Amino acid sequence: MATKRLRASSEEADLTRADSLAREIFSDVANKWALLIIEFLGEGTLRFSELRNEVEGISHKMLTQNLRMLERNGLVERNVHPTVPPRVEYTLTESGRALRGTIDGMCAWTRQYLGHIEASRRRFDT
Amino acid sequence: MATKRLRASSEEADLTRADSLAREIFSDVANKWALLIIEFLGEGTLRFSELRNEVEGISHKMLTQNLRMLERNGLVERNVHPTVPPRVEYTLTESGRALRGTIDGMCAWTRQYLGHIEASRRRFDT
DNA sequence: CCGAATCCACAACGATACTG
DNA sequence: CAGTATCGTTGTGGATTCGG
Repeated sequence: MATKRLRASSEEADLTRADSLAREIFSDVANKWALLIIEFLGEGTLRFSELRNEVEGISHKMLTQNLRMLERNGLVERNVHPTVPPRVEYTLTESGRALRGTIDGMCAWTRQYLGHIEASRRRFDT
Repeated sequence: MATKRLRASSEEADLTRADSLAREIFSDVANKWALLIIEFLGEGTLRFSELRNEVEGISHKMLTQNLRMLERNGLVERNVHPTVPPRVEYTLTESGRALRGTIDGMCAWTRQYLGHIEASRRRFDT
């Protein structure tokens, strides 16, 4: 099954190790800010301050934190231009672009079911 | 573009309303536990206690909270069997199954880049 | 068995200030 | 401009309990 290595139980030692790593990665990546950053980064290259403006509502701190995490996991590449004032640019790596494909799917899903969801909420909130 | 309604700026009033709703939905759904619940729910039907066992590490409270949220947004259907002891079953709705497709993509991505990520982490942590 | 409510520890987060 | 550090607050989330 597609989700085998995200499931809880497994007999083989190697698989349980892969499982726990997969869960760890999933926990890192599957959060609002990380997904939004990847989405807005898109195909292009953005400076820190540009990202800050694009991803509305994110704080300086959250942006740096998530960028470090994404860099550590090899999803974004960080390029420092040794100018003054400094200029730091971020771009998606190959794996980052690959993940972005699935995030696009989530965005498309959101748009597609916007009406359904709004209606369902109204029904529920009574 | 695919993510138009998740981006920050928009001139049209209707679109900004749709935007903020989309962002709200995205914030609801794009979290670790919600995605894992949807993934494990899969095509089948699971009881509360079964879900609790499947989704390793989730607390009673987080499970109920996320299930309520998903029910409110119309992604899962909640069926209460009036027996004693009570039996409550959860299944994905059509929109839930649709979203699950994209989550499968994320899981596949995790498996595919497991090695890349592990290596990148080691490089970074020095 | 399921769910709601309470309490509270601790992490997340924002604001601020300071460096290169 | 970009990043780190600190601090104070908020709020998430676990443990527990009670009720249906």
